[in-house]
Amino acid sequence: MSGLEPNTVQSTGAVSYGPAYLQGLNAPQREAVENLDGPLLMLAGAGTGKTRALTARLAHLLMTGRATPGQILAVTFTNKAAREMRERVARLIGRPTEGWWLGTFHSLAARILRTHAELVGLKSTFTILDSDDQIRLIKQVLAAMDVDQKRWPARLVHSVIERWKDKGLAPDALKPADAGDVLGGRMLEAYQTYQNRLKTLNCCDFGDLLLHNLAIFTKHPEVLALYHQRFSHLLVDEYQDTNVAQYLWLRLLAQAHHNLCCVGDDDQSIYGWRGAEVGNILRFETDFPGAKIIRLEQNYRSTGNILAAASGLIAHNRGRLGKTLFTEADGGDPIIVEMVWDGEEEARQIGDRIEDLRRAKIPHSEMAILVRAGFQMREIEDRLITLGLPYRVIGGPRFYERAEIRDAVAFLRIIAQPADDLAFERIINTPRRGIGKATIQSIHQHARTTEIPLTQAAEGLVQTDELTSRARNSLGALLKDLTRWRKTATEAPHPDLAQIVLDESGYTAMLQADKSPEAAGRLENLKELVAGMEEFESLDGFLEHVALVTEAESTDPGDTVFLMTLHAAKGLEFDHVFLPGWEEGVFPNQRALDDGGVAGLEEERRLAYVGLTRARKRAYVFSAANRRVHGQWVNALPSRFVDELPNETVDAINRLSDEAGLGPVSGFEAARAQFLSREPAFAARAMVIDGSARRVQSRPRPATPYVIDDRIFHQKFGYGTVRSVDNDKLTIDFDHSGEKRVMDSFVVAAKDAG
DNA sequence: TTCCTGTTGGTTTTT
DNA sequence: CCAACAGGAA
Repeated sequence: MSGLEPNTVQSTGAVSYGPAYLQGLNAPQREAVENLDGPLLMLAGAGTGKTRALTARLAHLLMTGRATPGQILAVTFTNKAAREMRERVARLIGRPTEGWWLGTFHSLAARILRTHAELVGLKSTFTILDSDDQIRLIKQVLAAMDVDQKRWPARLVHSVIERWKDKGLAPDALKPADAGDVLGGRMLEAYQTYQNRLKTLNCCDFGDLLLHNLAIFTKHPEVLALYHQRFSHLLVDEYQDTNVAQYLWLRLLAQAHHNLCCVGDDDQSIYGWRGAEVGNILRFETDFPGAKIIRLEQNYRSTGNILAAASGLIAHNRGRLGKTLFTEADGGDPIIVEMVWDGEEEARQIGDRIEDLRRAKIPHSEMAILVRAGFQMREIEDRLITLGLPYRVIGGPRFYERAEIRDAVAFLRIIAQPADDLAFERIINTPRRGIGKATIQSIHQHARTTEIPLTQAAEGLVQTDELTSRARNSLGALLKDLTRWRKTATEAPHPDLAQIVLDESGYTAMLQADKSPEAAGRLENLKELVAGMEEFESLDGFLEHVALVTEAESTDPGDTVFLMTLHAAKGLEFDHVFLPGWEEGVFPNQRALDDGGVAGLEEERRLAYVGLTRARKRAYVFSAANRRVHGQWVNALPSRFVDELPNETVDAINRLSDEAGLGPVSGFEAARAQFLSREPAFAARAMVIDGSARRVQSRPRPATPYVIDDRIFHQKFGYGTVRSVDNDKLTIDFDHSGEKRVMDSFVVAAKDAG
């Protein structure tokens, strides 16, 4: 796991007097730590010891008695970041901090909202819906509005609502025209209806947590005053990722004392597409008059070359505050830019380099492959598997998003909150109890006309002859179960309750009867869930955790290479970083350019900057000349970001010359010249944003050399006979594993395989 | 209600 | 090309 540990070693201009938490800080870091009053923006470049300064600042606040833990409000974006901050501060001051309000925007807002829920028409027991529930609710809203959901999918409507909420806009702040033609002009109506539904269900979505806070703070100054009194110092991490709602929230909370310290890096703002406003950080000085800006520019992570490359690249962005990173470390090795024929060769080269590094005794966990998008992973994974290299993908499916966990949680939710319709719907026929669409429809109809929750509607219906006797019986049984479980909930500890519910509902039995390979794992997950509940004081506490914390605590899989997206890599660092897919269209991503314009391009560039600055020792950039996109071969051009790396920081290898028999060419100029001579489009490429015309359909690959009845050998499946040929895909009858479709590139003629 | 087939679209993701 | 989903048939 060493690759995931932030750096802790500092040296230059360090203080060597005073309390332990000030030891080793450089001048600007110390300044950031000691300026406790007034608005402060800590502009912390990649690898400049931001976390260190931040935790030291907190320690300083506490140790000097300037604030008690209870007077500090510290906000992060992820639970992981919050946890890490808590641990680090505890370590620094030598004891755990009690009463400290530290958490994500959402968890803190939820905490505040629970105390004042009635002010916005909610009960303090409100449920926080995950995005799955949100979408399902929106589907219902759209259905009720008679919307063609093919034309206007719920996902789209959901994202419009989400963006509005990111901007702090409640329905009453909008005009119908604000959504353009989405939903044929009825978007605001949908938003309105959705909000009403949430309120009736006593539910909140993530955006509501902030939005309701804003409403409470602005409409009830006495409540805001309460928090002004409570908190004397505010601290925000990753400020460049805040959206407007979060910004407004902070501003309201800070307006009494102005002790707001924001930490961030405008060059690492990569979440614009989900509502983050780089503008928040760019405008800090104007937003908070008298603000002090402190730049952390000494980098303790990377070599001089990596820093120079990253700085040269990011200098192409216009909208930035500007920082000049420097290091006292050596220049180090150049960035390798490798031009390869296609994605397959790219994967092969990455694999080979990893093996070389391994031979040089570099731990796998010091190597990371950072891709722009998930689709790039498959090819690389295939190669790593073939080579038997251990790897782990970061950012896969999450624990609480697995179906069985969501089912179990739905049972608990409906027990804790009978009005939770979405939970009820989820479990009404799970496990199968013969309650079909028609039955659910009638319950819905009854609930809607009488404006009561689904469970209550169901209670009513089972006492009539509206339903078929079969449906009536099983629904009745379910309702009885629920009533009984609610009683159990008041008597038994909540982990026991969960076990009882899973067993009595037949859910455990259902999985036990399931012979599919995943079933065992699901039972295992449920066991983990029940065991994990011990840690919570109450069922409600547990449910809050589930709603706001989505990560899975996995056991340490040992020394493996990391494979993840560039987004997932933010905040991490590795000795060796592989950056595949630096091609126009892939990276910068075509869609980001198409619907993001200049801002989109700049965000892509920041992503490239984030990628490069993850590397401590070496970075390896790859650019393939051909890539398969949506099953079609396209002729790819090297990313403009390759050009933007200062020549003197780069060593280019052009493997495309291999086919011409020239051998790999080293040296950037040579490689570039060679590339230019064979690919005129590369030279003609202008610095335009819209690159849509740049993608040309490539000639098809040379036909496969294999014909029917050829004997071949395949890495994974062994020997076999070609049965049919379809372009580059072969159907092979393998001697030991039967008929399979494989790519021709994965097989060799049997005689060659020895 | 499940299973199969045709259609469609395909960046990034936390809470 | 392939995965996810919707809609129809059994």
